[in-house]
Amino acid sequence: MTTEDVATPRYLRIKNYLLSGIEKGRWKEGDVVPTEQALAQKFGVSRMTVNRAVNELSAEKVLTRVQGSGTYVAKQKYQATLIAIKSIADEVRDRGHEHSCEVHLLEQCKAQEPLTHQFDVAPGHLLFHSTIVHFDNGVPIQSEDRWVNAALAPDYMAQDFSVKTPNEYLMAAAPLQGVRYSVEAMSAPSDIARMLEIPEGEPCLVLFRKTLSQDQVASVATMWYPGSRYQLAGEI
Amino acid sequence: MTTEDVATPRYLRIKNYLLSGIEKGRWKEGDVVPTEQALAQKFGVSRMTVNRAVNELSAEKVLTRVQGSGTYVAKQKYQATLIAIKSIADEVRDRGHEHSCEVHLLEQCKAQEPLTHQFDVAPGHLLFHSTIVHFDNGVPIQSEDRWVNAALAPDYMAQDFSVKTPNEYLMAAAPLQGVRYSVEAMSAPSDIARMLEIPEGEPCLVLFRKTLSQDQVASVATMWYPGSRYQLAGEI
DNA sequence: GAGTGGTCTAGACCACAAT
DNA sequence: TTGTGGTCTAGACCACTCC
Repeated sequence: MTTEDVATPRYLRIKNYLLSGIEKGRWKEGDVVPTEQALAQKFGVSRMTVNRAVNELSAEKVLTRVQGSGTYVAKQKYQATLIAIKSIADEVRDRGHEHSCEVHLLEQCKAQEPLTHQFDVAPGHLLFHSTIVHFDNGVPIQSEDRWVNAALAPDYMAQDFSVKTPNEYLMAAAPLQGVRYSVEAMSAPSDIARMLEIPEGEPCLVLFRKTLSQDQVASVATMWYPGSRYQLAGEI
Repeated sequence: MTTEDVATPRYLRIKNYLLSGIEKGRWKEGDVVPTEQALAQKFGVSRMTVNRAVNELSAEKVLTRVQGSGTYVAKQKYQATLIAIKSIADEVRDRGHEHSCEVHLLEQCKAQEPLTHQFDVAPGHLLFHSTIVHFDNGVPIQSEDRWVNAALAPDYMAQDFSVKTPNEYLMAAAPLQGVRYSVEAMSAPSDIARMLEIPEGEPCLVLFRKTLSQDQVASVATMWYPGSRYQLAGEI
């Protein structure tokens, strides 16, 4: 009956239609989106199919439905959750301070043993590698050593990280699917101590983070924070 | 047609049926749950209704569906989120190790300056105070210094913490509403070092946690973990 | 009362897994 | 080949909001 069936299911096409409409600003927070009726007509599907699409978006907190009234674009929520995503530059700026950074290393290389395993790619797969130190009002607060999957972020080497941090670039380049992280406390080895301008052996928070995108590992990063100058916090 | 319509929707009844079955252990991780057909018959509803129930549980990651095969109870996810809630005793036991603990201090006292502010109570409000060290196979992995709001956990002093950790008792006594936490890295002062059996000055993870219940502060805890023996991890 | 979402049905065809 | 889930329909009745 329909023109093409094998492709994406219709309820997904409707979800995508609504999502992209929201993304493009056609409907903004609090706006009413078309009724089930209207969407059913527009897409030539039954109301149940539209209902599924809209209900799922509602479960995902993209839309809010009010019986008898209509369906609205939900308020933004944003990542209260964690350690994991926020950009260090934003954090510094939120505090009203000035962010800057120094690129110590930027190179590309072929994946070898420990990294092929981390990224779950074949040996020889192209990776980018960077080491960057971030400053808050000129005081070093984070040293970031990062490996990036070139397949997902091909322009990584061309970035100006003083404008957009690696994290910010990656968020834009490859939509974030998930994050794994761990935190531990370690003594600063000499190279880290030098970069962070702290005595060797000073306790540091070490955050190890792996980000996933499109079912692949997008990046693997190890971040050192001087214990005396930084603290991770959150709320549930 | 049906006996009662106003009550809970049928798809919800089916969800609850499956959820309670999983909770009671009728179906365990990896088990197959009844097919859509079977559930539709059992509840006397159409397959679409069952489909909705099961799909929603699947979206909530309680079930896993495999086309052509069946519907299974998903692997436990638990606490992907955080640092914040899990019982240290469970963590140790999950690892297959033996948990034990030593109570170094257990007292009650009246709230004074810094604590009245932390708890947002009047001076003189009754608080309990405990210091406990937790062991994994006899190796100290956490020192926990905790203040507890007596109004929310009146039996705190009577607990046997080797059976139920403070955290576990509090979770049971006062339903958790929210958590605030922060993590930092610090050098172990002498008293902490002694309790954790590590050299003074060794880097430690310090987790500060405040739990809320019934719109009040239920407890405030400071936990020290030897950096060499512990790591916080999570996933989103 | 008109319009919205909330729920439900009794079929149907398909893709996929197990056999 | 059989049984499972994945999707879809063209209706239906209800509860609710808003005019």
